Amino acid sequence: MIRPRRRAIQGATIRDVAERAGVSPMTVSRVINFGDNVRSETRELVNAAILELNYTPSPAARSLAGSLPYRIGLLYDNPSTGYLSEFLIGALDESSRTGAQVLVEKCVETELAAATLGKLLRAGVDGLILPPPLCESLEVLAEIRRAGAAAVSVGPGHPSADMATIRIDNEAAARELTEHLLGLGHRRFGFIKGHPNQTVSDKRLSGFLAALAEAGISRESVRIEQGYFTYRSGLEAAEKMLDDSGPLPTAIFAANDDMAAATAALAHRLGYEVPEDLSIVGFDDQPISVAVWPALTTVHQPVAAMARAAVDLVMDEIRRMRSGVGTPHQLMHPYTLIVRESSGPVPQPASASAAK
Amino acid sequence: MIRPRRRAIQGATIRDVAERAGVSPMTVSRVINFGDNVRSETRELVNAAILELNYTPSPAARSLAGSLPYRIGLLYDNPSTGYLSEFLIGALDESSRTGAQVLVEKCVETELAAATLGKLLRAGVDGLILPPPLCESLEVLAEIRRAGAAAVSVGPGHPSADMATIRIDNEAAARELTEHLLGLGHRRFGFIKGHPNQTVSDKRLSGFLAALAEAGISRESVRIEQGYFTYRSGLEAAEKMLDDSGPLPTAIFAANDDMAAATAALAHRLGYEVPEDLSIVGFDDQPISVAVWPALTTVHQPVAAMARAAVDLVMDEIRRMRSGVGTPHQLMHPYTLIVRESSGPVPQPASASAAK
DNA sequence: AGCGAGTATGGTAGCGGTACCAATTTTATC
DNA sequence: GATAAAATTGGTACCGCTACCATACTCGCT
Repeated sequence: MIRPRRRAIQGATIRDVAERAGVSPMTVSRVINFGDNVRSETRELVNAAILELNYTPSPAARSLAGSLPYRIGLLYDNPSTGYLSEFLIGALDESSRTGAQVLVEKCVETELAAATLGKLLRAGVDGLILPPPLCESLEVLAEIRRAGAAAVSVGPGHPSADMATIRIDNEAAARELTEHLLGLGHRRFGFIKGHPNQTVSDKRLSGFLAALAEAGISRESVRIEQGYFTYRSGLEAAEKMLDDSGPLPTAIFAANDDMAAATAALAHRLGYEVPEDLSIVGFDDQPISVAVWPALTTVHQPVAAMARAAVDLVMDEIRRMRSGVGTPHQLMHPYTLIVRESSGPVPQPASASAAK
Repeated sequence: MIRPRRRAIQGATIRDVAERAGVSPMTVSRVINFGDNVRSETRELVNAAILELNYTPSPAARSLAGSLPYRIGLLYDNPSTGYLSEFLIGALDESSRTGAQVLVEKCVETELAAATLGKLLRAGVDGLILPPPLCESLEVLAEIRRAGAAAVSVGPGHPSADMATIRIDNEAAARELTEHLLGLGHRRFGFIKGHPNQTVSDKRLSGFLAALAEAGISRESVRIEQGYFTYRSGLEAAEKMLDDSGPLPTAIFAANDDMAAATAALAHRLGYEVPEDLSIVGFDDQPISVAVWPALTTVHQPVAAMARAAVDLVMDEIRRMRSGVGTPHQLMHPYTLIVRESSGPVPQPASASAAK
């Protein structure tokens, strides 16, 4: 006796498509997953059927039937506010498309790395995604290597020989942002460095210095302060930079938006107008950059797209590590310069330059 | 001919557990999903086996085999920075536990509500989760009702007759926070209201006023300004409140942390010390409340727990709507008062009160 | 004791895909 | 043009779990 299908509501299945195209389900499956060994006429027939029936493969069935890995651990520590949510959205979006299951776990950097990792591995994760700052935590990386897990590092400063990475060209971005300030006439700069443990800090600084060198500005005339990517650290660095009696910079480049926002807050408190008296630029295009006033000129990173790519890449990595051939991919994503209100022309030389 | 299992690496299956416990897979399945009609001895036998084998049911297989709803749409618009990431983490965590699939989709509030919703429904979502501010968008709610979809509203100001809600007692929380300020000796207050479209704004104000009324402080002596939950709007409201020539408040209650942070920034700019000259409190315990200096006294919402609950609740709702019996649940979560550095004792009456 | 009703379990057939191998067709080679 | 090799395609058996029905057993009741 034939029972009716349990779930009539559900969309078309692979068998519906196969019937419509006059082929077997297997052929449809082949077309969906990298259509190898399928004649192009057949492929088009199948594609047409897919389109007509508005067919979407079921992620559940896919991961169940296939031996393809489907559990991915996403470790996070404490990326700047807002970064994580965009990252999660991108990762989720892609994982629901491909049928991978993402397990999100907080990992406080130092001691607990091993424990957290162990927990995930026991839960059956096949690969890991590491957004900053974990992508550069030596403890975490060592632990992953020890466990022999596949991993993708998102947002490090430079490529890695034994791990897949996804990043932007921080150096070029910093250079471009600096050139924007130079184009506005600025010649006296301040720079607030990022956390010394994160290699992007160096990249942003070196891109900044490279642009200055090209413009013939010596490093000595630049005031550089150490920051740690937090609002608080930005405040302290800005205090040192602005309370000084020496000639004040006309533009400050903070290595991220949080510190740029703090700098702007302090500048206001000291009675400077931004950008009339002082231009301030940040980096990352975090939500805070439009929350504060004036909105920050900054560099946008396609965080969601990078997270999406990370999901795909970690799958590749798992396959790669199992087969044991090939080298980890190093992906570079494009950045965008975002000019908002916090940067403007250099102040007219009524006081400083006139005195010269 | 017997072929070996394809995936030997994978953990224990339901059959392994069944064998270990000496029962059939079906019985194990019943134990996992609300063990109805299972003798308690058997149940314990099965539970022991589950523990020993460290068994976790496969979400993929579950959603594939069962007709239980497994696709949940999570619509978001633009909740305050940081809220979303905590919300997503909670929702994800729970969904990976229960095997539900969460589709996250951005929904710009007004016109596109219908389109976004249609897209999700076509993708086969069975229920929706609505974090603020969408939980109170009339367009979105109307559209959901029209489509007859199950939905859970997280973070509205009050319960709803025809929709499940998860919230905290905003009024009681605001009252408690105000009592904290009263306890520090404050008697002259400012209040920055939240967005008029969100009912939590009213609740927070009325809780505040209730506490003042109890303390015998008349509403007339309170300076109230309109805000819209954004940093920018907080700045403008604070400007009106602090630029005035009248007697300044000694404590300002902003209806969320963003506006409290803006108020603190402006206070600094005007030369006031926080909390020595002016106490400022916020609401929500967003990341910004510890990013700024001084860290904000505020009310913590268990956002992740609420999101977790939302995933479970939306499943219940789907079942409820299909069966057509019962009324939507109204869940209340506990809040926590977080006292940090932005609130302190009322300034000593050297100037203001001495003159009186 | 006999019988229907209720409770506790087991058996079977899928859910929607993919792995694996067999069957078929095409192409290359002598 | 015959035969081997390669490229396409189809068939079958599952992946891990649950819906549905069948069975066995426990009671309470006339």
